Amino acid sequence: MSVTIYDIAKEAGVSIATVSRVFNNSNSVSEKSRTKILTIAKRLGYHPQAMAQGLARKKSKLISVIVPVISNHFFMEVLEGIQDELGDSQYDLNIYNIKLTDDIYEQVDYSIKRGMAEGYLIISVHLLEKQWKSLKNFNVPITLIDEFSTEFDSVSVDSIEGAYNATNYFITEGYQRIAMISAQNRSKPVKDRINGYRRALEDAGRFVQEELIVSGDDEDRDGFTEKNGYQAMMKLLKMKDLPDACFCNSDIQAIGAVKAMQDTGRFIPLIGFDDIQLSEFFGLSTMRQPMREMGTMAVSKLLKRIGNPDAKVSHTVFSPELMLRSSTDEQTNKHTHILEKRA
Amino acid sequence: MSVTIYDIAKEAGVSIATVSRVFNNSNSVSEKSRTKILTIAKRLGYHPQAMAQGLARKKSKLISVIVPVISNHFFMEVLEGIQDELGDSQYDLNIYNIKLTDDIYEQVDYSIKRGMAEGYLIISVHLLEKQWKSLKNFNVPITLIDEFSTEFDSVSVDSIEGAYNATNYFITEGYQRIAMISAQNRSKPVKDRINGYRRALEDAGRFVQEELIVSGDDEDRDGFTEKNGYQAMMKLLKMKDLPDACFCNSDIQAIGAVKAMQDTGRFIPLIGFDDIQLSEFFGLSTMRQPMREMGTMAVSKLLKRIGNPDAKVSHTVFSPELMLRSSTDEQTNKHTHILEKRA
DNA sequence: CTGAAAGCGCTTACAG
DNA sequence: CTGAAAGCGCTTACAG
Repeated sequence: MSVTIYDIAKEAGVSIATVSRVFNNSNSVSEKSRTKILTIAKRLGYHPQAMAQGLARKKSKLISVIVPVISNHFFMEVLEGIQDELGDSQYDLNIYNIKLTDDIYEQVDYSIKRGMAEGYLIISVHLLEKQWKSLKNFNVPITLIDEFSTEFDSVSVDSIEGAYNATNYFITEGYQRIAMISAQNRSKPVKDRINGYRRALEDAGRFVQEELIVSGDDEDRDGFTEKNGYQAMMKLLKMKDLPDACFCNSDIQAIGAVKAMQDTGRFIPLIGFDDIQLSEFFGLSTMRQPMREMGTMAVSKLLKRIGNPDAKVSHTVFSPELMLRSSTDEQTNKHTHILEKRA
Repeated sequence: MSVTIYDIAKEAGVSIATVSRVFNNSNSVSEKSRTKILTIAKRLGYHPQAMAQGLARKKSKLISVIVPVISNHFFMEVLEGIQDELGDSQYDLNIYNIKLTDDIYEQVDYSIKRGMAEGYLIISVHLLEKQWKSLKNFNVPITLIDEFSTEFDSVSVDSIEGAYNATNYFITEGYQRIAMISAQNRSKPVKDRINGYRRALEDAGRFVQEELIVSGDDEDRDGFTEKNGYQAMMKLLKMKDLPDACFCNSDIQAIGAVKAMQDTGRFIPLIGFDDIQLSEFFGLSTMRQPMREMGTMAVSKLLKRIGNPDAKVSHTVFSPELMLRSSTDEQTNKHTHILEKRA
């Protein structure tokens, strides 16, 4: 069927070893043989077969990404960083999409077994520490993104700190009834962000008013949807005692929340979380996660680990940065549309 | 290092052939051997190595996706469909991200050579027909998404028709100065959409006013950005003779265009193209591309082709569907915010 | 600089 | 139901 190293060798009158050497850039090949082989290879349209190479070398030159939700901004931007960093390397990229509904551990386990990758990037998958420990038995390089375990290299953002700082910003600015739009509680980042929100209030000597922590009813994607944010903000805006500021669990929800404010004509200052590409464009204040950088850094950690499996485990925790834009602008909120720039 | 079929065979006191048969669900294995092997395999944590299987079977059980821009809504939603459809099959998914800046053909060619996939899904890559023809020589199943060639199965949307119908809607509604926000001309969908816009006007016996076809200056992603749409709409809104309606090349640009209208306080009815998830939420009227379905259908075509390489080439061209929402709502546009629902 | 040969871990007729 | 053996297409010491 397809041409192999044997065909080239026969045509060139050399052994397959020599042909192989040419394609492995081994320098111990005479210029004469090299050009002859290359010419024939080109004519016959030869290219090495990755699977055979992989088997012989015991290396697949493959990196696998395991992720629960493909169609979301966080993943997209992280993926962009991953691709960027992988660009120059010889590694190909595999994607496994696991379902949040089924048994997550089983799926991760399966993906790793199934995969022939030299390393795995696991994004936004939250397992128990003992589950991570047992994954350790596969003895394969793994880097965690948006998750932490003592067992593996990781790149994440401090959600608690981010939520704390967002809330604290409002406190410092003198806001009194600071609400929070949360999401599905089972999600770890959601838990952390609620946590940070609470602590900020407590540290300021305030009571946490549970009724000010609301989520929409949409449970899709753990509640990280525009719809959920819309619903949540609607609940807040219906309160007799209106909140005067709001920290929102994610930008995508914040976009929904903004729409709710538009639809009702009542605006309160809002800070989101993520800094997806749309946020800057829309003037949404937010706690920035450096998603692209998280992707590139995760790849570089993984590549290092592949090169040196016994290196010390390394964790990078980014501090989310408060990006102040028009959605926290008093003037804007009082007098005009939240999405407009200040005149 | 890792456990192989030999380890299992030795432990179980059988040949490797029998072990292999167990994992291939061959029924010609005694229940006794089967359970024994399975037990040992489980204890040793054995799992077949995909590369070795691939080499022996001459099948990789891999599908590759080749795409220029990962971080965009169209790709995300198509990818979701692809994953969905691939979910039940035994195929894994590989992603190759090619750069729009370099020589595209070379990159596609390289990706296919490099890849060990059994089939390729090529998304939004636009080549000359003769280039597609030469790719045919690889003799590997390929399905095109958002592109057409007589050589390969394809799934696309009729951009010309979509643009025609959007423009025609405005004509029918009595609008006089219908503008179009385009993008980089080198992009095939952009060309097609301009084409459709033109034809609709011509068929209605109108002159095409070239100055009403504008693009923003942002050239990133061929101009498919919020920023580009914003800039383009700004140009339109600065005209002494304001357009009274606008067809926009893509939803992501339309979102930018809407913001431009908000910032200036001048609103004109707008129809986008794509129907990304944000559009419904924002009430943006648009020509809908069924992106998810395009993904699932492309996979099913590819799988069919893998099963039957000589089947007749099949093309599916979806007609974009006009989704009327508030951005084309006269009332909305005249009196209130374009992004708000009609009361 | 080059070749013969073993090996990577599996599958699959073939023969029994 | 099972095993011996050839083969998938390459890499890589080893010896020269």
